[in-house]
Amino acid sequence: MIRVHAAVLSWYAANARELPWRAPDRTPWGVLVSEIMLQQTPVVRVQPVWHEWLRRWPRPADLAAEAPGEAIRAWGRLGYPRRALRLHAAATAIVERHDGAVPATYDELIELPGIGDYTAAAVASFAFGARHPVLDTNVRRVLARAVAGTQYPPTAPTAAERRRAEELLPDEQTAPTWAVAVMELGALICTAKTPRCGTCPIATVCAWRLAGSPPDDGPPRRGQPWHGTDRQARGRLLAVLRESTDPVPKHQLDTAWPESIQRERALDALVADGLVEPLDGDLFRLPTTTAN
DNA sequence: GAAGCGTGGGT
DNA sequence: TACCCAAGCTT
Repeated sequence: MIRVHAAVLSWYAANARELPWRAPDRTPWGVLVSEIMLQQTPVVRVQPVWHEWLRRWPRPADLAAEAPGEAIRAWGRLGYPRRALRLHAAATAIVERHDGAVPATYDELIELPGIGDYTAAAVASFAFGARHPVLDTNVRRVLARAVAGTQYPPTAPTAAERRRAEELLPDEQTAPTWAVAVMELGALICTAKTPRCGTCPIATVCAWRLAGSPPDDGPPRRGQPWHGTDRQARGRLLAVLRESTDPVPKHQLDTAWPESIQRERALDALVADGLVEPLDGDLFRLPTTTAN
């Protein structure tokens, strides 16, 4: 296992992408913002939005002082806009509970809105140097192949995966770099569809590779439908509201989605989620105050 | 534990 | 063209 660590670490040293949230001048807040934005969203799309957010809101208190709707607007088209709302809520919680400083421990981080196991581990590790297993989709895929010998990891993280990640964790000095290096390997080499095994630093010890790269024998992964779904309708409605600084009359929202039943349901859900604020006179806008 | 939640680029 | 899928979280 020592050789595997050395191989991955030296590969990372030579091949790591230069990303702003990895730069020496990064802040814990910048790391936290990047991790939320990167949930289910590719790096190339996150970069420009991250820069704008950090320029505009360099500290948690700066974001907390804004209306939540501004976070949603600045989120742009990253997708899953609830993340913006929760990031705003997290900033508020950081001000209230932690005096405006991003907390350093996993246990404190995971108590913040929108932060689950992965993000808490990632921030603790990358921003504060903690020794903690970081199990994202990249790491899970790399370990599934290299160690378990399967093409894909299970649908949801299992105890066996955690144990594997735990066992591979190097000393505290190296753990954060190891975590980001395995992630990077999964993102650049050990990709989901067509892995670049020809340039993989651990191809010679990869259990899946050594077994002849057998295809996945698990249940087929179900893709999510999109066209005609409530999600698409919500996206259309929110796009109209993001583009307007003034409250939007309902008849204007009506043009965003043709099916009235579904449109009403989607709009109601957006209001219930706190992503949209209804006003008197059939007007709607992004929220100026925290809902609930 | 499964379902719901956005978006757009790659194949 | 239709999928697939990209640093998940919440209910």
